[in-house]
Amino acid sequence: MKILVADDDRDLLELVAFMLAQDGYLALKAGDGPSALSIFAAEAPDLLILDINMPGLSGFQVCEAVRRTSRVPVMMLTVRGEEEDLVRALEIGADDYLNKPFSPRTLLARVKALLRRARLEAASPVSAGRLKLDLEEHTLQIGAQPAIRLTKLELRLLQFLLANHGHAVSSDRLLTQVWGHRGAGDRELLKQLVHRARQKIEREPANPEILQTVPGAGYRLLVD
Amino acid sequence: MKILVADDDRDLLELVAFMLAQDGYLALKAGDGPSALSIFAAEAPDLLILDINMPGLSGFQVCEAVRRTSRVPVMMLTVRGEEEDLVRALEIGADDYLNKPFSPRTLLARVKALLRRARLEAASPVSAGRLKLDLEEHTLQIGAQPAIRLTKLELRLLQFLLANHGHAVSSDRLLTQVWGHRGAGDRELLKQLVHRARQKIEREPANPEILQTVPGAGYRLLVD
DNA sequence: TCCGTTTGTAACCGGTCTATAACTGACGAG
DNA sequence: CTCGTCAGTTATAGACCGGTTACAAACGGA
Repeated sequence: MKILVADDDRDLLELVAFMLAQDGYLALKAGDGPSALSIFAAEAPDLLILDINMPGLSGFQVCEAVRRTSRVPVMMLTVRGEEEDLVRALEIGADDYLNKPFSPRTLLARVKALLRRARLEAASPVSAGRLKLDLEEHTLQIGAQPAIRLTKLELRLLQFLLANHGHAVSSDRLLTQVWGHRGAGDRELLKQLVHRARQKIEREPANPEILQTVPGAGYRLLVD
Repeated sequence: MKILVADDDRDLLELVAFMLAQDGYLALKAGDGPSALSIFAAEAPDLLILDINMPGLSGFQVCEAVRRTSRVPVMMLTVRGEEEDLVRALEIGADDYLNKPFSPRTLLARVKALLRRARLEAASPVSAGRLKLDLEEHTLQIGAQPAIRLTKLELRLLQFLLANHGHAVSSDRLLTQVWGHRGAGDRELLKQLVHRARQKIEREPANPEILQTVPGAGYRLLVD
């Protein structure tokens, strides 16, 4: 489980990361809002712990930005006594908050509870048009045909394309979404992945009806 | 939706009940622990809001008593600053907590979230389809066959899979559920456990009908 | 304590999945 | 026309996954 912690207080950041690591989580550290966002995009962590008071981008702003693309659970760190902060945090889509200072046990208990809750709410099939993606089963169903088993990467690719179905998605975005940033030369990987996906899902892989290429722009998923 | 509120602070009790009623809920009021329990038994409310500090039976004790028979969502009201209370509340099975004093908006937001969550979390039965798990006897019965004795770990594995029967459950979830967080390399353990469980419960362990693997996704229990 | 059971660890195997490279044809710019 | 780029295809090696076997360590009740 990857957890991203963002706090401008270096000491607290290290402390929280250490506690999480102790409990078996992989902690990613960000010292400010912008790096939190870039790490989020690159690593796709399972949970975010955001300090509200950060220079530049506040925790609120980071949370809002994240919420535009993701339902990942977010815990906000607030200074004791700021009731309005709490309410605002919950309203912009944070899932929990914690008053500073807090005990390690408390933090870990809340993290665990959040992850548990998130799991329950996630993982139901996503569908658009005649395509139905089952994230739990790793399958894709097209119309009434039997479900097709997908690998981890194929699933991630189609999940993202499905979320943007009808619109072309650039190779770069797909790369960061599926692999989470790597060397820029990894176009090859995407080419491969698309090819294999087409072999599985297209009636006629040579001229695809679903996973189409938009020359120069990237790929697009057509759902009907 | 029936919501039971228990608090010995008469004013707060009335206030909370009023806020809930305003939002369309049917609020049941209890002034102490014992009456909370009796109302709970009589009315079977959909959610409990329990103050921790009550004379006689504390909110903790009420929660524990309720948890012996029910998985109804419980929200605890704590006094700000009692971090240890929060942890204990979560540990004995409370689902959420709220620091006093709290704003009406906060309370209602949390209540709504809890009810939503509870709806998703279908009650986990000990039996489903032709499978019947006896948690006291540590046995599994399949159809009319004689009961099979299970070890502690096998029981935990099957209990969790049974609660999610028909759905694939990821290896990570199973690991944390059965062993409760450890090093990430413990795939081996799960592999072993599944193998042993299959030896016991499957007619033909090599191609399992009940405890199936969903490649890349985890395992799934089929009950019919 | 001892013995049988349960649990953890390691090694091996076959199959699938992923990364990487090389080759092909299409297309547009110069 | 030729070159370079882009996308598709083919091929292959290595990583990873899940099943299996074997054995050691830990546990638990007589």
